Amino acid sequence: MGKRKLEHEPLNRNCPIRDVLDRLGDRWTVLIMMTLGDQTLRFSELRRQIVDISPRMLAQTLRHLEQDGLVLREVYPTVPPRVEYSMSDLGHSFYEHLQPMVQWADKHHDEVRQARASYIAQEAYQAL
Amino acid sequence: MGKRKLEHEPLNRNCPIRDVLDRLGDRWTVLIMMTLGDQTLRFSELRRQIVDISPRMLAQTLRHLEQDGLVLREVYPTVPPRVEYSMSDLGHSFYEHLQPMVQWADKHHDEVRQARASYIAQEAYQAL
DNA sequence: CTGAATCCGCTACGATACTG
DNA sequence: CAGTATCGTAGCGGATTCAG
Repeated sequence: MGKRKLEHEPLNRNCPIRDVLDRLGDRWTVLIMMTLGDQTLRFSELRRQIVDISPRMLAQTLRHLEQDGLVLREVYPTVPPRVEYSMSDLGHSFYEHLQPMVQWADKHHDEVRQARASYIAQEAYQAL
Repeated sequence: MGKRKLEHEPLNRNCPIRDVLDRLGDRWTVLIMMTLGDQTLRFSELRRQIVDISPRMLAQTLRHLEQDGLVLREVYPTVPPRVEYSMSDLGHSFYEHLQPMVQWADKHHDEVRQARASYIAQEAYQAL
């Protein structure tokens, strides 16, 4: 994936910040973090709360979060199996910084939507 | 893009928060916002600072940011043409909330990297 | 119940060439 | 200078099926 032409550029694709933040890029990470909060939830509970996620993506995203040390995965070897997910300390600290962004999005999404709408309108006008 | 099967679920894909936050998902939005800061930069200046971005992606991402009302685009009809980009008030307000996240990423990326490494190690161990 | 495995479409992204 | 137009690709993500 790299080209590693650059060595000490501040904020390019090889940059560690990208490395962490790219996880936010995928469709489900933020959603799962927000759903989890400070609860402990089982796989199926998460599935129920995030209605339109497929088991594949839920498992995959949880796996990534676990790899990054943001989420803890506790397996109870019972029958039927029982797996509980919760956020680690690192996850919580990340969550703290995530929440303001989500709140911002919630607060300003009307403005964003309006901006998009008026942009489209303006485009249509200029097409005449 | 949707299937709009659900109407009033709280945090699903039709949710306004997703609507805004999805922009963070793409490869360049955060990078451009951080590069722009409170400066006013021309297209080529942005290109120079974000070394490994193609003109296509720069234009496209700037277009999206403009559509969302986060970035202002000022065109000076001179020869040669001159276009300046800067952040809007909305953009600045977003930026304020973005920065803590980036700082978090910067501060903790070592822990994340370590978590990933030890995860892989553990995996390899269990494969025996 | 908790996933893993498979198949596959879509589109985000990259490289390049070209235009006003 | 500031972008578009075009083409090609990788991999994300969805649906479905199967397994421990």
